[in-house]
Order: sequence, then C-alpha cells, then structure tokens
Amino acid sequence: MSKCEQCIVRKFNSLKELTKDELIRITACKTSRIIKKGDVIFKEGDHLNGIFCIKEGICKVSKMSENGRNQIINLIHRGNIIGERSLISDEISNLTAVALSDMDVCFIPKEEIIKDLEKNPGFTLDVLKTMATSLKTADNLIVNMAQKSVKQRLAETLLHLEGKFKTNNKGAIDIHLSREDIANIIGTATESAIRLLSELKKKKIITFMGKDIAILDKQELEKIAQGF
Amino acid sequence: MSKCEQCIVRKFNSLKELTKDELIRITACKTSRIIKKGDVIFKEGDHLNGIFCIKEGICKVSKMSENGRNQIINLIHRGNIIGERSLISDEISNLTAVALSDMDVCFIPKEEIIKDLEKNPGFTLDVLKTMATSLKTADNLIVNMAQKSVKQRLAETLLHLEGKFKTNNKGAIDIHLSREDIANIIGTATESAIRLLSELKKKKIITFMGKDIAILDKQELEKIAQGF
DNA sequence: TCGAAAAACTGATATATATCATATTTTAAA
DNA sequence: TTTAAAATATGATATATATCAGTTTTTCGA
Repeated sequence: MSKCEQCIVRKFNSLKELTKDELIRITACKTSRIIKKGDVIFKEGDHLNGIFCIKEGICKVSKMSENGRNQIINLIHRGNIIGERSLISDEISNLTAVALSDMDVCFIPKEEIIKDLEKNPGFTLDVLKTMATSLKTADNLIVNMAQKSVKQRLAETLLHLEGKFKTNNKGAIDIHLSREDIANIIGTATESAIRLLSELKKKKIITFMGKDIAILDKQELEKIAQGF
Repeated sequence: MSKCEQCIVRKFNSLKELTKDELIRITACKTSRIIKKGDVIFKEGDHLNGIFCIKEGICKVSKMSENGRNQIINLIHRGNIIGERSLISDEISNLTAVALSDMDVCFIPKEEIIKDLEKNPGFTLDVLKTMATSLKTADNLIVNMAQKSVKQRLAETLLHLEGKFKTNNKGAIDIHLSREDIANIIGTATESAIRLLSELKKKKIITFMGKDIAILDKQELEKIAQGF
C-alpha cells in the first residue's frame, strides 16, 4: 500500500492542505484500485461513499439528458479528484465517470474526508476554491453550448484538448477519444462531428495520425472558434 | 442602518452560520443599497471587493459569449448572495448582474467575509455546500443546453420559473421578463422565443396576462420539456 | 487469421432555428 | 397628449444540424 505522505499526486489537489498526521490517517483507510479502459468508476444514482484521487490515467465525466443523449461534462486526469461534489452535498452522484484509459486511482472513504473538512479549515477553503473554479468553467460551458455553433464548439474543444493534454512526440493531441466521445463533448450527433472533422482535415487545419488528431493551423482554428 | 443580527434574509443563505459577534461586525461595515430596475449591479471584469446579499427584488446574472450574444445563467432573488465566487477565487467578476426589478441589497466588504471564511468553519462549509449545489445546477444546464431543442428548453424554463417565482393572484408566473430575456435564458434568438411562445399560446398551453405569462396546461408543457 | 461487431465515414433528406425584413403594439419621454 | 423609441409580432428565406440509410474500415475475440 503506497503512502499518501509520499504521494506526489496530492500536490495537485486539495489533499496538499492536509497535515502529515491527517495523511497518515488517510493512508490507513484508503484503497488503491486499478481500473481498466472502458470501466465505469461510478454512475448517476450511485452512492459514492467517498472520493477518487486519480493517480494515473484519464476518465470522462458525463451525464445523460432526458432525451437519452449522453453529454460529457469534463475530462479528468492525473492529480484531479472526482466525487467530491456529491460528497459535500451528501447526495447520490449526478454524474457518471468512465475510464478512457487504464487508470490507477485511490478511493478515500467519505467519513475521513468529512472529518478533515470539519477539522482543517485550510483544506476546506482549498476545496471551496477548487469548486469555485469548477463553477466558473461550468458557467463558461453553458454560454458556449447555448450561444456557439457546433463548428465553433468543435474548434474550441480541439484547442482546449491540446492545451490540457499537450501533444505527443508526433505532435498529435495526447488523448485518444472516439468520434462519439468528441460528439458528446461538443453536444452534437456523431455524424456531424465526423463531418466537421473531415472538413477541417480537408482544409489542412487538422490531420489524423492513426487514432489521434494533430492541429496543423492553430490560428485558423482559433478564428473558427470565434465564429469566422 | 438595519442590523444583520435581526435581518431575516440571512436565514436563507450561508450568513446564517455566523455568530452574533460576527454579525455585529458585519453590520458595522456593510452598506445598504437601493438599486433601480435596469441598473447594473456589477459587470464582467469588475473588481467586486465584496458580496451582495439580496434583501428584496430580482436580478439576472449573465455572461457575454465571444459571439456578442448575452446568456442569462441565473435569476437571483431575496435571500440569495451574489459575487461570492469571484471573491473566493480572488478574481475579477466573470459575470454581469442587472436588476430586473427595484432592489434592496446589502454590500459586505471582501475582507470581512474572508475573515469569517478563515475563522468560522461552519460558515465555510455552508458556502461550500451552496457552491456544490450551484455546480450541480450548472452541470444540468450544460446538458440541457447541449442536448435539448429550443422548444424543450423553453418549456422547461417556463416550468422552472413557475416553480421558483410562484404564481401571482391571477395565476401568472410572478416574474416579469422581456421576450429578449426569455430568449437569453434559453439561448436562442428573440424572434424564435417569441414564435414558440405564440405557438404555446395558440395551443392553449400558456396564456399572456398583460406582461406576464400563465401556464394553463402544466402536463402538456412537461411533455414538451421531455421532448414529445 | 478469420469473421463478426464496432467504429468511422459519406450521402440524401428533413427539420429546427437563425436571419432579415417589416408591421404592429406598447412604453416612456418631451 | 403627442411622438419617437422600444418591444413584440409575423412572414420569407437561408442555413446548420439531425436523422436515416448505407458503405468502408478497424478492432478484437474465438
């Protein structure tokens, strides 16, 4: 069992605010889990009973609309925590998390986190700051979804993905998403996403490298994202 | 100058967690403001330097998209607090707040709230819980905006408005919004909103009462909201 | 390595929604 | 009260996007 006190991943999230003693307590009760690509970490309606700290890998966080269409709300990677919103509200999960790659995560039981929230104001404040940032991001997404065209949202998504996941040694965006996933991020039909990607490829703004996508003309993509 | 200790409005927000002493301190430094319908309370890019506690009236909280279209993110009324997200992130405001009616609000300076956040864990935890709820609401809105048709969103908005603002003595939804405001809530062109409202009126699902709207057939509206 | 299933792709068509134009009604200011 | 401006309404049309149908390519398990 790896020790939280020595885990570098906590530096990237609110757990960095915990004291050594608190971390030792967490180490004692947390469980490590290996999650296979495609596995469901949790789904809408689940009682979570804790939070997940992502040590390695990527997952998508999504929600079903009443129409039966799936909307990806966020992509989560190393260092992030998921499940904390439901924990704080003391509710069943409103979201579904599915692994996009093999993952290495730690599960920390609810009671331990609540103990820290009640006893360590620095931790609580950091969780609050993180949530404030999430809320700002969500507000931006609402505006984009409501006001921008699918083409704009696709361009923006590609730029955002490159910024977040960087490029691999071949210059391609370092995350593999299916066409359906991309469609579910921008909120459109899979066919529409495919068509618009093909169009961008034809215009040499992007290119496909095996399963990945590389941005060739960032400037042009930024223009499209802004509606030109 | 009214006293926070005696103010009933605080019972509806996180300020309820403050101690008597803390409230007395807030009373000493807060300022009351009368805001006229149509006035801007704050706008995107403003340094807020505090939060606003709404004692009376309603305001819309919105954000401009890069396209130059305005998206209303939330409607805020008596008991709610605005400006706390920017305060916690220590950022300029990402949103604009405009009064939809004459308002009576209290402005509480940033330093005082920060003091309480640092010293009163119950207060911080309540702010955190409120923000967790806001985040859930925002996530739902993302999904609706991305996956539902304008017609669905209009129906849902009308139902939501009735639930939130109740009906007046004539049975109309007790908030007055311009057609443009309604369009900016559902994220569509004003003409489209008008057309769809007319359609609902023609079908006797809603009716117009002067400036207000009344829901005549809630069941049917719920069906439309669900995509039928 | 084969074959079935899944994913990616393309075309044709329908439909929802935006846009532009213009008319009518309401509001508010002079 | 009159009048200009704003809000509401409606029609015509263009366009973006969804949907349905079918093909090709890729993936992966037996």
